[in-house]
Amino acid sequence: YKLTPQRRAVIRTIAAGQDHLTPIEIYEKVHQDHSNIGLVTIYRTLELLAKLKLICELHAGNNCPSYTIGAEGHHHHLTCNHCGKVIDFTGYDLTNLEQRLTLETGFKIDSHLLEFTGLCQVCQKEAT
Amino acid sequence: YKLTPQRRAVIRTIAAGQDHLTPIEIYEKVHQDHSNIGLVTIYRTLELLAKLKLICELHAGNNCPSYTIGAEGHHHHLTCNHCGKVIDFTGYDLTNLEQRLTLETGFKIDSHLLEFTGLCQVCQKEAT
DNA sequence: TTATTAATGAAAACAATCTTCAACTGGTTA
DNA sequence: TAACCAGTTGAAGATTGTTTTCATTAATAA
Repeated sequence: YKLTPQRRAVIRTIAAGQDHLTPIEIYEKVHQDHSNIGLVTIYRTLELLAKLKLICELHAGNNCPSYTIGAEGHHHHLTCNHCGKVIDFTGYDLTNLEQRLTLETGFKIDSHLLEFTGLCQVCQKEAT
Repeated sequence: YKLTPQRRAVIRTIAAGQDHLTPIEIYEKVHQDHSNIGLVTIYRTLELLAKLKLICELHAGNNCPSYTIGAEGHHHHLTCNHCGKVIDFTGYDLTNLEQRLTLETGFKIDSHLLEFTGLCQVCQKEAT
């Protein structure tokens, strides 16, 4: 794969903030600097980057799907409902549960989705 | 809230199978018996039923969002990528993790999403 | 009966995503 | 150098998914 200016811009935009962005939001941000980028390129690039695990797809909360920069290794996410801040966390292992489910159901499990949502400290204070 | 024929039909349709259905799929099924139901009613009903926890929204896998009938109490889901079958499971408690995250991040956590996907037994056999 | 409210369906508006295709890019080869 | 080629892009339009608007209907209460 080539690291084209467009792809670089998409990665930079997603990596720039600590939050998660919808495809449209990404398009709008990238468009500020690359005024001739097409929305199609955004979708294609997101698909590619997600496949390469450079970015992560988020499903919980309102803006589904949205994307955040991918941390190294396997991890899960905690996002703020209000400002959209995303925190990665690791050290939580689901293989025991996965084994239990495999035994109980006979499923061949190939992936899972674990996300938390809530209010971050800053937004909690603002709410008062 | 009133239990109108339309709402009853939507619930029945979702409850009838063991799988999960997208709004469009639900519309098509309900439409067979209630040929004059509007797609709008489907969306409104799904929103209402989800709020009342009578149905559950699924996010993992391809068809996002899709809906399945809501089991009693708090539970999570395991779905088959191939036939769409959904299995509810309980007895997995995330409050420890939730407390850890609250301490570490200061978030006030209000919900989570935990889903597994894979291949059910039947679809595994078919694949061979 | 009348007044009131909730729910519905149709159409249109809106938004998100995908397909198609011609043009362009950078690198390779003759 | 020129011709070539796979990968990438942007524009337009098609398709799909979701929401809004509004007039009509059904149910309920006074």
